[in-house]
Amino acid sequence: MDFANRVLDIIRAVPPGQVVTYGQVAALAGYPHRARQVGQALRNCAQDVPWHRVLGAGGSVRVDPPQKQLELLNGEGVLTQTGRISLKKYQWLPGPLNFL
DNA sequence: CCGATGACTCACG
DNA sequence: CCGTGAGCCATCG
Repeated sequence: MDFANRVLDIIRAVPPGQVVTYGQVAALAGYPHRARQVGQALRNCAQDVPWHRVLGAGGSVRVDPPQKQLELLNGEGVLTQTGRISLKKYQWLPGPLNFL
């Protein structure tokens, strides 16, 4: 399993109404320095991966234009006030039993 | 091999 | 809050 696929699997595990950051996903995949590669993996992701739940550090949307992603998030109950999203409220904290 | 690029991040002014 | 610059690293021409 290469880095890209591990990233996609992790993102597939993010529940609706919650979000993760590029850096966080990279770290969970085992490569803390590869937030950029997470972005690249999402560039050609399959349709079953909830790419909209992935945000930049601090809860910012890095996709341009951002409106599509913001809509999807809103549809899941993630409020997007001032273009920023509160990681405090919505960031996904992986439980101990997720991956082995 | 080299240089440019980019859905990143952090530190500084 | 915004711009800059520096690390970072796979991918592409």
